Amino acid sequence: MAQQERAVRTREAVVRAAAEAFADAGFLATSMADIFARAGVTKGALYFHFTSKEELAFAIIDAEEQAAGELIESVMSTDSPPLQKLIDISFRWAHLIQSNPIVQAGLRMIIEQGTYSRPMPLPYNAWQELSAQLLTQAQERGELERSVDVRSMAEFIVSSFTGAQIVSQVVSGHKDLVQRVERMWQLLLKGILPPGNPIVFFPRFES
Amino acid sequence: MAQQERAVRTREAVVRAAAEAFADAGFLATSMADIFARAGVTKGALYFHFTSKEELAFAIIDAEEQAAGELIESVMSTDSPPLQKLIDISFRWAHLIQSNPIVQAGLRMIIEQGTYSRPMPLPYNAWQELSAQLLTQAQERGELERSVDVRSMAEFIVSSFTGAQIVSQVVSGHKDLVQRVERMWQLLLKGILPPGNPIVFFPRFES
DNA sequence: TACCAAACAAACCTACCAGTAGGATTGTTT
DNA sequence: AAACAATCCTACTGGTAGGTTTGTTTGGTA
Repeated sequence: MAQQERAVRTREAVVRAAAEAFADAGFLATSMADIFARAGVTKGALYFHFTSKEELAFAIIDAEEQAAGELIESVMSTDSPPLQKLIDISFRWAHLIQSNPIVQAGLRMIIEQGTYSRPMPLPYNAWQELSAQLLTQAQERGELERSVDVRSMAEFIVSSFTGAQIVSQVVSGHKDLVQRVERMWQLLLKGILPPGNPIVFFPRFES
Repeated sequence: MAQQERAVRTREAVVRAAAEAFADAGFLATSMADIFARAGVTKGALYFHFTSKEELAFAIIDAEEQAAGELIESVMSTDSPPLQKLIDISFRWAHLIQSNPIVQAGLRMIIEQGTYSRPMPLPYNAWQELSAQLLTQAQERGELERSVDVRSMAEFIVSSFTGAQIVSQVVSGHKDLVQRVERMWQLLLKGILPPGNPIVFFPRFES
């Protein structure tokens, strides 16, 4: 087990370079030469760590999922009310999308179907389940209108967020994503908070 | 000079085949060989009509925009109330997305940045303007709550629809798109219709 | 010192792919 | 039917990409 630290560094440099390239241009428009040049690593070193371009793609997806998992765990371990948790998660996720090329690349690759030999794991169900769970808790605590159908609402939240992310990516490279998420919640909450709304905060993030 | 029928048929077969392929696999993952094989046409015939793969892509985008324009014009020339027009447009557009490979391909290519040498024209602004216009009319007629900010709402509608389209594409190949749009409106309208809501219909389409 | 994971380097292979060239065919016009 | 333009066909070209191979070098570890 010699020399692990250096190996970890190069591995991460490769993943990061690949993520940046994939986020910019997509998987297919990126060549391996682009990647190892950007990483400042030789072809041999790259192929020592990843035996194919696709393996690199899936490694990025893994890293993205792990980042999402950590974010969720971090918010879920607070004692905020459920609706506030959901909102916090969405804002922190938006912020991560803005700042983290691995997350950006992951999101882009997920919607590039017909490109990979194995199917990409789709995150929408997991997000929807999480949302539904938090909405149910909110409803039980009277912090969400009774009439709201939790499953429909969860689906809508996930798809609205996805829409904000896609449109923001295409028109501004994710620059206005947090703003879009903020407006999303303003309009979404109008219809679903009970009379005498509990106060909900929209967190702010500095990069 | 006379343009021959055969040529028109060939051209359309090529555009259709390309659209189907691009919709399935994306622009880069599709080879010209895929396209002319699918179209039942030889390479030479294809290159007689389109001098490059990219030209084919832009021809598809043009066709998509034209389809959208016709749809809009058709709904706008009715005498439905403005909010109903907006809803009708969204449902008919959803239906077209489900059934028309040219529209599917167009939507997919729009989000494939860094892939084409010229930038693709982005439709989001136009959709947003149209929505804002109809929402303003609705508000003037008292068919939309005063407190609603029309521009934010228009932005949100466009991005929610886009989200529904993307998620539906990825998880079901657009099969459940109309359902998603229906649920989108149910939840969206909750917060913005004035007390004593005017009735709004969700149209149905058979394929 | 011997060893071994990790990295470098460069040549090489194979497959594929967008695009071209020039000839053949078809339809229209005179 | 001759002439001509529009359309189509087949074979070929140049280039690139992913991945392999072979051999060498580095530097921490036992």
